[in-house]
Amino acid sequence: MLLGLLQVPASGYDLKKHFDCTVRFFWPAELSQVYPTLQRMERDGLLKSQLKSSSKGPKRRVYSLTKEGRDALLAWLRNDPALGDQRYEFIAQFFFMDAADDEHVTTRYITRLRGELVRRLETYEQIEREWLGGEESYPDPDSSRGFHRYMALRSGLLHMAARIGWCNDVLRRLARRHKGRTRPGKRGTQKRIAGRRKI
Amino acid sequence: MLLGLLQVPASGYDLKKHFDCTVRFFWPAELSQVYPTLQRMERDGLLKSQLKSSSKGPKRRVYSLTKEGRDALLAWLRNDPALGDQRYEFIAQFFFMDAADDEHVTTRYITRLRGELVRRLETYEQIEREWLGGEESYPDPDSSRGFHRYMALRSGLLHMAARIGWCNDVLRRLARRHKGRTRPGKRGTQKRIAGRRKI
DNA sequence: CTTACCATGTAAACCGTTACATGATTCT
DNA sequence: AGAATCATGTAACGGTTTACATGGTAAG
Repeated sequence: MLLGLLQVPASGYDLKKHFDCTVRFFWPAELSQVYPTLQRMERDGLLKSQLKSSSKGPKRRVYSLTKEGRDALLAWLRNDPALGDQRYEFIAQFFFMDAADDEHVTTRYITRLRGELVRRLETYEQIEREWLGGEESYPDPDSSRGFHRYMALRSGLLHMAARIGWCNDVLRRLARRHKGRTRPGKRGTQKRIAGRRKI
Repeated sequence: MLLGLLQVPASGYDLKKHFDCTVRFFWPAELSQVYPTLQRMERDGLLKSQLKSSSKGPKRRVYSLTKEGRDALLAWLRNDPALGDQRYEFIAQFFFMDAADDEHVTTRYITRLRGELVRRLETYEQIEREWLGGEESYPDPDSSRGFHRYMALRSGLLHMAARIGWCNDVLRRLARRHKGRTRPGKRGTQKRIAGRRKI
């Protein structure tokens, strides 16, 4: 991430700010990780730094890419997509939730989850509105840079929308299950074949 | 994860196998992590263990939940959904890909990404077919246990479908951009207002 | 006899978080 | 005078991966 952001020279502090308005949506990082990583990358020859006195506050150590750093970035970009091993704790909680033995726990869980996902979706939609509204500070979606960044935003939007759709599906099925048990109609009295009902 | 799986007593080796056919889709783990974690949890009073000689191979250390372990599991399930800080390296690669300055890199990247996502989607669809086909070894989706597990699978399915949809959108837009540049028609000659085109 | 599977671990390295530490400048 | 922001870091802890280490049993 740092190599990617350092196409313009910047200090650790700068980089953290850039992180927080762009990259953090798919890769958060703390200052306490940024500084040592910059030091290590300089040691490894991917970066070089210069001390510059700033207009306000103490001196800034401004990093920029070396040839090796730029090569490392390009190599990473040409790698296979790094899908890796994602960990979704919220799915795990849901997966084991039958142990709580209470449908209300599940309903409350999914409702809260959906609330948080909707909040995130709205954040993304707000950014998209500003972007397409032509705000300065966002790169033109017609440029190569703007296209890649804008589509990254779109990926977040579609991801949230899909997760919210799943929440709605879960809630729908929970309601149907509930109805089936409390007011048994045709559905509730269906025969099961070998203890298992086909959907 | 281990607490969730240990609703039935099991050894580390067993747990790893259960991981690999269920939990790993949203939380992978290695044996070298399972064993020390079980030891730590026993030290912390969440688990108790018994040495049992097995029919084949060496003795097995079989773990089961203590009261505290079960309470810890239930507390986790009643927590807020743990959305946490996801890291999506493949989005990061895409985000910075303008640095490669070559649209073919992007096209190839998204094509490969979509291939891998489709492979995963097909895995999930295969599992769903077996499940709904009434295979033994899958819990009844009408039971509480089966419902939670089946919907966890559905979340993976919808997730993959959404990601694939995004890939298709990216490819569509790349093709349109390409056409706009190589055979400029009405689209390609559109005037830009202040260097920025509204979509 | 060799391969695969059963079964349990340890060690080293890296990644990431939280908390701690320091000190200057600018704004209210 | 106090709060926010600029600016740079260290330390301790826990999670995760890769590689290493060991040895028994069963099937081809």
